[in-house]
Amino acid sequence: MREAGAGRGDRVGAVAEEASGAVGTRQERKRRTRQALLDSALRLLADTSLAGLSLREVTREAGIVPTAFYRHFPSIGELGVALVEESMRTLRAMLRSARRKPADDAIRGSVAILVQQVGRSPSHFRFLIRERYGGVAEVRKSIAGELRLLGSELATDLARYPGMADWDADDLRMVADLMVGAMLSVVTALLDVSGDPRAEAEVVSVAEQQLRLIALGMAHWRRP
Amino acid sequence: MREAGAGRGDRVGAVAEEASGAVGTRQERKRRTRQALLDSALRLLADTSLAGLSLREVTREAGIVPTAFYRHFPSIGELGVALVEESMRTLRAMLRSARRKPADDAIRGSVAILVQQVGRSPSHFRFLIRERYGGVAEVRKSIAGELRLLGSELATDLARYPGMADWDADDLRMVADLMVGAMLSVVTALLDVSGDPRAEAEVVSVAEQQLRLIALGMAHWRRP
DNA sequence: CTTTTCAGTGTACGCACGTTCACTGAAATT
DNA sequence: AATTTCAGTGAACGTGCGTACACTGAAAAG
Repeated sequence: MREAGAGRGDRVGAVAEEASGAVGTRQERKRRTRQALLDSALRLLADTSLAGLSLREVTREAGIVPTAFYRHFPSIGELGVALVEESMRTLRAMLRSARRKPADDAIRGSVAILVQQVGRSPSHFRFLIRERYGGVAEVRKSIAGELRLLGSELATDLARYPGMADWDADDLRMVADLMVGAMLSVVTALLDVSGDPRAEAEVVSVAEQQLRLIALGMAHWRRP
Repeated sequence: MREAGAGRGDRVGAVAEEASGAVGTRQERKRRTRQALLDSALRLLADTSLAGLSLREVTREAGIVPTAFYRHFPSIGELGVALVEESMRTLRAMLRSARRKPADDAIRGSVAILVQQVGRSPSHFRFLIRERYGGVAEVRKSIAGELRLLGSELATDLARYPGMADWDADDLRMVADLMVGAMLSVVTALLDVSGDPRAEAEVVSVAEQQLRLIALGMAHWRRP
């Protein structure tokens, strides 16, 4: 949703040069500038990593003066942590979406939702994948923590499936982690083929097969 | 192997302050300085990413003057590509090692080899994982290409397994990619728990279960 | 209406960076 | 023995960086 606004112009200063900069209460305007900083950073992060991103670049892109940055974040690293939270909201929305679906074919449905969400906010996914093992320790830590939580959520979701009532917590967690890993692989592949529908269809097909193979393993787990 | 030399001292300039700097033919000394640059970079990359690494830092760590860097690499990015090649040699050595083993329990054996190799040269693995989606485009490209090759190698290896003679190329490739992805997940987990034997044992146990689940899926693939 | 708050401004600073260039001196070539 | 090659040196440059500081002016609080 955010993403759409950010991707539109690409050259636009996000605050100073727009009419919206002059309206609203003080805290509303501050919130908007903060968001402009986040959007600008995300846009620039398509080309480099957080470690290679300068405070001045970000403020330039956002259309404010460098020193004003400190009114919103104490450092680029902290802005990174805020971006993790924002991106994770996108990821959670995805999980919620998958949960809502009744899903006659759960695998096909899940992959479709994944494709849809990655298409909707590619920058968020790219950011998470790039910075997960990136050069900024606090951001790595933040992402690791959030992904651990995501794994737990997925594990409880799995527990509700009909055939899995008798699975113990450790096995659920093990499978959930395998699926999160596979999911991140797919996201990566999707970002790589972005814009090529034929290649995307191939990625989707392979992803579905891989998940189906995992599901097959689950069906025979501890009952030979 | 390389790794051991680099990890030994940690504070040492690798060329200027060592006796070895004064012996050997000209091309031999050049080779040694080049290696010192690679080692120094790898050491510094434990803390940051390639994008956040400066030419001057690397030369300082290696014990040479900044301008001498250009005698060996045109840019930090090119040094990064060289590091990819070096790190990939480690990865390939691992695959070869796994191939040599007769393996009564192939899964347990493979995971053990993985643990061993990651323990032997953690920096190489950390580098590959960090820069795979890092901020330097040429390095990303280089790693992607090498990993694709690795997937092909693994696919041909799989084809030689007894039960898989009738698998077609696409399915082999699909499984191989799934396994490479799982492998990289395990490496990541191993690097995170580095130094804690109890946590490492847990990672190994989960990894073995995950691979076993995949194997179970393979056993029932297209024969219900 | 007066005072306070505070997001954003503009200048100025010291510093580390990448890169240039002319150089040195020992190894390699002749 | 004379000449050429070339890895490594050292000074110098312009640039972009993070951050400090005093400021402005409109919104919020009194």
